[in-house]
Amino acid sequence: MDHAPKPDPVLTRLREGFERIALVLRADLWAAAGKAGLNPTQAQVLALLAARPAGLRPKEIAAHLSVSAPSMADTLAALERKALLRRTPDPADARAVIARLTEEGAAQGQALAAAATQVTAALARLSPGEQADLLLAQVKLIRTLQQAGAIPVQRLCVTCRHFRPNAHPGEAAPHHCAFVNAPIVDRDLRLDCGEHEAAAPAVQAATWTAFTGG
Amino acid sequence: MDHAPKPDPVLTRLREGFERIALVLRADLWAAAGKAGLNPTQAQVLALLAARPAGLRPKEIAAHLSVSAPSMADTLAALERKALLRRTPDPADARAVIARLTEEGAAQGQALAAAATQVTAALARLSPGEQADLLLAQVKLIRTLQQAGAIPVQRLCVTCRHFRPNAHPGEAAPHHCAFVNAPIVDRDLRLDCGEHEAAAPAVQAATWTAFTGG
DNA sequence: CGCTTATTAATAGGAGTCCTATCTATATCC
DNA sequence: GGATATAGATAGGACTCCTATTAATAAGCG
Repeated sequence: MDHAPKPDPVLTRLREGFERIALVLRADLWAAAGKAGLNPTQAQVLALLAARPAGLRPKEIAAHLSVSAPSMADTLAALERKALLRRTPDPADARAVIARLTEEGAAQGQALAAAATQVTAALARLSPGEQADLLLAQVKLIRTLQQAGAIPVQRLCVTCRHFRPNAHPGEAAPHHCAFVNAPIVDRDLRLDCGEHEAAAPAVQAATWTAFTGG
Repeated sequence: MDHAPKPDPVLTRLREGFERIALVLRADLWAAAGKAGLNPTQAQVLALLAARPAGLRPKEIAAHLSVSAPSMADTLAALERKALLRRTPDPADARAVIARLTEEGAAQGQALAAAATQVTAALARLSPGEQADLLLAQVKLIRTLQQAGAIPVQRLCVTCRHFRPNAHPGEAAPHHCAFVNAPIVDRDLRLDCGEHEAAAPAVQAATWTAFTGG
């Protein structure tokens, strides 16, 4: 009847933990969106596009948020009615459009992305060391998910051509970002950096080895 | 215009990481639910109740899943139509009902709760030590969220009267569960134990001190 | 160049979640 | 006994979200 292989119970418990936290994120999202007169999906689009001033194609937005393209078309139309977003033709491809936030939409999106929530309050109770370890675990998970094709390509430090892992071995801030030309600590690692430029695959592999092996 | 205090950027990044992973969980849920002919909310109810043979009240289920009671009534009605769930009057309170899974519903719920997903696959790539640290961080976060009232009371080892933190100091499995009368490791900590019995508040506080201080 | 195939986005139609507001029945407290 | 609170269900409506289809453009190939 059931032929799917069951994973190690520890993995199931860890997924369970993520699910619990995801439910709080969802409640937080409803609260924050409701305060702004939006619904959750609209708020997610605003928060996503607030970090992408150049805009994104509808299909890409749908992929980032794990919904179908028609569903996203619904949401984009709603945001356009509220004058928070504009869809313009893509000059590089006459089939495509580019969705960008208006000034008002960008302001709301930034507020939503940076707002304090129940989850950030709980995270604040962890020690700095625990926070750094948690961020590191997230980077590893997200990179794995990205490699598996479960999520679109993310703008992680560890896949960026400006990132120099363990450039300052033994020091408190061992890594280095060549773009801002400054050393960085684990807790500074970005999950969605605006200045990200993907490194070549071979470079990414080497970066990862230096990062994790250090 | 915006008076809400902004949290430390690290906390925002950590929340961002949880959000990314939550999107994958959502995609996993759609996939698993679709395979079973259900939709995501129905699947979540099945997975929740599969661990609660005694059943739960509709209001409690709604609280666990962060939706309103009327929404849950919709979903419970749908599951009842599919003969996966039964609602019976609560003998202890004539206003209340108890929702329990049928045999078929319990089988599907257990399969959903234990199934391998993209997230469990990614988690499997972490080292055992990283997995244990991550589980520990989740326990701390969930306990904090529970104390803040953001989520209903969870059946965590660290709030159970059978749990003896650091009963075997210095050993590989330092903790002990008096119910099964066996030592346990960090990675064995439960987030939703069927045998959980809440300890008195003062005992919980002492347990937590011994657990984290050890 | 002209034809086929792929890709991007929007639309149509429908199922179902999810909300607020309201209603009934029962419990609890004074 | 009567006021208040609580559990659940219902009504009505907005909106997400899906699959399937259509329109327009791009890209590959003889």
